[in-house]
Amino acid sequence: MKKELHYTDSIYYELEQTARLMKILTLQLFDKLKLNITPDEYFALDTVSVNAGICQRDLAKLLLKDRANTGRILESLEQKGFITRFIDTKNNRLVKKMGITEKGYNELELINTKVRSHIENTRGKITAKEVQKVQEVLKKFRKNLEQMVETNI
Amino acid sequence: MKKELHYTDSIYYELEQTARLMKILTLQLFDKLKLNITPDEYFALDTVSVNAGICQRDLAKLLLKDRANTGRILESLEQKGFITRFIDTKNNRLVKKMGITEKGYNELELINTKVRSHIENTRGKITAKEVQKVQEVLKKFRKNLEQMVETNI
DNA sequence: AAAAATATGTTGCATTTACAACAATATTAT
DNA sequence: ATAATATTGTTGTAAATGCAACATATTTTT
Repeated sequence: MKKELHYTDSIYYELEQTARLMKILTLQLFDKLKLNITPDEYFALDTVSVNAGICQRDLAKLLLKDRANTGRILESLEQKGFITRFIDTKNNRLVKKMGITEKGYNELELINTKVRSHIENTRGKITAKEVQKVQEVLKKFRKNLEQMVETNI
Repeated sequence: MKKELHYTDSIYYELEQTARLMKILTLQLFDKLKLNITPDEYFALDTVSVNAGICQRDLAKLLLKDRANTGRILESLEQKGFITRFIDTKNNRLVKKMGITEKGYNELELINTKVRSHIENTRGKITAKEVQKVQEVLKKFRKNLEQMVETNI
């Protein structure tokens, strides 16, 4: 009975648990800092800020959320005045594109300064080099998975 | 504007997305194979099989699920006859301990044989050494996170 | 040209999940 | 000894999430 065959000794366990813990920690941090934005909204806002003019579906693919959820997150960000949405075309099709507003950019910077130091702490004694290596392998892993999964976004 | 500062370039993005894709793929695989057990139940069953006599809360901590959900998963596994649950004491306190049944063990082996080859494929061109290294770093990372988070399980 | 298929976004629903409150018991503090 | 606190498990509820169906418009097929 080899050790690696069991769930709690597998890389999937480490992946899932680490991701889940990270999510919980981020949620608790956002709660403690009394930010008027959720982590998911923050991630979306940041991603929009570096992908000006992206349409909803492409953003959904980046965030790996379904279109329904992505739409709701954007609805919230728009109501808070952090992004603007406008109808445009992509490949001759009507799409909703978006961009970050001045207010949104300020909010993003504000959160960055508040959150960054806390995030750095999560690394603990892991070196930057190790982080980079892990990130690199995970990316390969992810790309591989993307080809196997029916994402349906 | 450094690249690493953005969400989609961060290790948290890779972690979350890889874990999510893995989850979706596993779900699709279980669905395709028409297994009469969910991935979560499978993980729980496997974990019980190597931790005979574990109590619910300790299992919840291992699986990083709350007690309520863990209880429901175990309820389902018990109804299917894959585990048995019995009252016992731990530190003078009444707890519900559990163990895998013969039927559960057979089911576990059956799923293992069906699932293993598919799971192997997910690794793609990533070497076993790389996987091991990533797993090792993630474990360090996870342990670090565990100390920072209020798990409340 | 009509029909079928595709792309995009929204709405409604059903499942999952997390969280809080409770019940029962045991330990610790006053 | 009584009260407060802690441990374990269950139940109920609210929020998150995903999925299927729909609406609209465009492209492709027949």
